Amino acid sequence: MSVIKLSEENADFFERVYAVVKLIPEGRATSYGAIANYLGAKRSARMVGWAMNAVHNRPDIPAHRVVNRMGMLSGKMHFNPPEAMEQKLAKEGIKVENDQIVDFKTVNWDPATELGW
DNA sequence: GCAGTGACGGATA
DNA sequence: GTATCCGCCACTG
Repeated sequence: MSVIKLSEENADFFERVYAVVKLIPEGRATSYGAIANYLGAKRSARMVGWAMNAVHNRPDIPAHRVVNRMGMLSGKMHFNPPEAMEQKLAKEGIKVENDQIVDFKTVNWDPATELGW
């Protein structure tokens, strides 16, 4: 609120990202690029990451299931506490080692594919 | 108003 | 095959 100033367009973008993230099944993970691609903004994967920065205002968003293309927990440092990310992932059956998802291609969940573009 | 930065990804050398 | 650079869009200093 006081920290984030969003125009209506950006707010809509945020909601879309949140909607997709909430659809991620347990034991699965997706990448920023996949979400961006699903939203039709594949060139702006950063915007997805930016949106995730505002997830702190949305407690129902499993942001821990969103990682970068390599399956690396690049955003764990933004969690509270940071180790909560791999903790939740591990609890859902996703193996995390050295801040990276083991066998990411297996748990990868592409909305454009799984939801059926 | 300009420059630097960022939860990324793809392209090029 | 590996390493580095650039582009994306918005925010902050």
